[in-house]
Amino acid sequence: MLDIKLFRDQPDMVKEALNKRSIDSSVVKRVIELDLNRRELLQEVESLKHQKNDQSAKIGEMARKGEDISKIRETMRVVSDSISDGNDKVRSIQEELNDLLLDLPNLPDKSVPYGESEEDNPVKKTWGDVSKMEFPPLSHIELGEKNNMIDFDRGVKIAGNKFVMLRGKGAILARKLQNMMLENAGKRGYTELAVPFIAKRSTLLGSGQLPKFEDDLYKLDGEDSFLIPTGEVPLINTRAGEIIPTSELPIKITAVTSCFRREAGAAGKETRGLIRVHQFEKVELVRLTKPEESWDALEEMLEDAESILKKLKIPYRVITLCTADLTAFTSSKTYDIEVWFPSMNKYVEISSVSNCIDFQARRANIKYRDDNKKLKFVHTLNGSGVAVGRCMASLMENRQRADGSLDLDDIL
RNA sequence: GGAGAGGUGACCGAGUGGUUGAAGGUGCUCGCCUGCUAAGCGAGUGAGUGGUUUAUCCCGCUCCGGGAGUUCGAAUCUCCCCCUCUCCGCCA
Repeated sequence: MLDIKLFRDQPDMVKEALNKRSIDSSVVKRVIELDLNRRELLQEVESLKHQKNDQSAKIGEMARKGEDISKIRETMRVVSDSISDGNDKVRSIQEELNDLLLDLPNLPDKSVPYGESEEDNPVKKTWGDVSKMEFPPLSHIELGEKNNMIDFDRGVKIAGNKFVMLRGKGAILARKLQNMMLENAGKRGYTELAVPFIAKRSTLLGSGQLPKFEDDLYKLDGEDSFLIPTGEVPLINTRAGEIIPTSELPIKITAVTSCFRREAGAAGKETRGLIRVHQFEKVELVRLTKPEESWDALEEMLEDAESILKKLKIPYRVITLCTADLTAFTSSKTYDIEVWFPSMNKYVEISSVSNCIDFQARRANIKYRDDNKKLKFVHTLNGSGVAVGRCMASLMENRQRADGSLDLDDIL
């Protein structure tokens, strides 16, 4: 959630920044209008309340002395009524304002490069050798079936389209990869957590998936809870509503979770394979930091995520998402890590590392005390470290031999 | 799922419908005292939001799990919901 003070103090900056994320400036105008409106009304109502408090105290005194209070009571009843009218008005304005604010994405940081489309994402770095193989590479789908590691049909039989079943070495490979990733994160200072895969509405609100993206989530029948679309949801919310002792910062936590996504807008896209599925496993990295440390933390987290790919010797590149492609709702700046897929002759996203600054902390109400003992929102960062299915798919493709077998001895 | 108990400030813990934003204690901060440590003495110490100012100070309003209600007035009374604990049931 954006700070309403930004709208008051720097409306043009907000308009411009949101414009980069294709938000019409009329929304900003409306927010400012509502805020102004609300404050005016608030002052009226509060002065009535002041009157009420004042008089009520007097009535108490009079009653104690045994004086007649019936007349003043009648007067106060009227005041009380107009207070509750005013309250209703303030509340309805507040609600509209809140709904608007909850639907607005974070502002791109100044350092986010301008771009018209995803074509304009600058490449920050590349790593590894992506020279052509001496034979036509098979896709991970073909390799998975050929080596009896991935059973697409049976996954579909059990759960439907875009669900996958792993078998034998496939299942083992996924498990070992998860394990390597968690151990790696542990060595880099992250505390491993085992978290629920179901989250309440308020939890999803805190990390920013709700209210805007409910259609992307699996909702539990008869309950106001959802399957988590990413481990970020439980990890960020571990500290929701808390004042974190400053000595505990920065907090670095990790967990492997299943992630459930309805992929509502992606019907027909990549119907087979491990790239786009309704359920996948991912090791998530999260940090909570002091505001002044979050930008350094972002660079460190990028390295945290990269390190596992280096260990697995998977060629990758890092891109900085430009203003047009910064689609992560909560993010102020995002790096994507993309791994090489020989069969497609291109890089595919495997990790997204973002600094959300105070956007989530404001929603989830996560604070700490700064050097002057003032309460402030922490900054939150999240990154995949990394998606297991996509990692496995890329690994298989990059480790294939001419006969379609795989060179995975160092991992299995 | 059933029965009971309970949810008050960073923490523990009082609280009869009206000077209770909330006693008392712990912790914390500052000062004094003591040859160090410990102890002692004194003062201070919640958050959100609005006005004014903007390093502050000051003045309002709101907040005692969440929501609705009764009342001139609710931490205190009524209803609904959530959560925690204990016992029973069920279960990997």
